[in-house]
Amino acid sequence: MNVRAAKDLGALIRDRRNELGLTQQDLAEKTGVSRVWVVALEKGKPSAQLDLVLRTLRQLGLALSVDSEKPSLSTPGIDLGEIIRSTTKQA
Amino acid sequence: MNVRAAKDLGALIRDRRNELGLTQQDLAEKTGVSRVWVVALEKGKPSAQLDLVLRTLRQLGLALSVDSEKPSLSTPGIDLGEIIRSTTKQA
DNA sequence: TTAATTTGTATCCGATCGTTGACATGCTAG
DNA sequence: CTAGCATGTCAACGATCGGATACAAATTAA
Repeated sequence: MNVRAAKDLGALIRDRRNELGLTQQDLAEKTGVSRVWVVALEKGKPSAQLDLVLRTLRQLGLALSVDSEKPSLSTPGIDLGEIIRSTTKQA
Repeated sequence: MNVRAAKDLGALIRDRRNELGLTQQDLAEKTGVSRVWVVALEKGKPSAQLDLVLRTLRQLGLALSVDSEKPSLSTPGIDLGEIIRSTTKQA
């Protein structure tokens, strides 16, 4: 999922944490931060520090990536799902 | 590209800035941060604040995304480039 | 209902952020 | 060579972070 602002990341982290059945306390301990900080992060703290965010994501099995903002539009009308489906019968 | 640590992001940003022919000063002004901060970021500052990083990436035409760390391996042996090439003759 | 757990806030405080300004280095024209 | 520009580093300084602690509100279990 694309992250435009800190709020996006917060929502993402909260959802993922719930998927894994972790409490904020659990996540805080695994990550090595305070529970209060996790609360703030999930609320969309814009001033959260990069390394703490990265450590948090790692504990959630999430990875961060950076891509060009214009994905070259990949030529309209191509359905990757369909193509892969029609070329993966042998597997 | 995948970002595992702050250093990765720093290198990425530096490369992108050079691609665009921007000086650190240019980038700093466009982003609204100090040049010293840009220097530190490119050096891999782990304590850089999230919103400043996001603003910087935006100025470079880069986007941040979060994905599951195990991308399901996408079935080995599929060459997307070849497939797209062979199904895009009509364009 | 009560009790236990989880989550949200508030306050204080040491540590650290990012800015400003200055100075040094390296590099490339002129 | 000198100028000019880009970059790296340092030392303040005010602003803010994240931690610790405490307590309230919300949620869940019994």
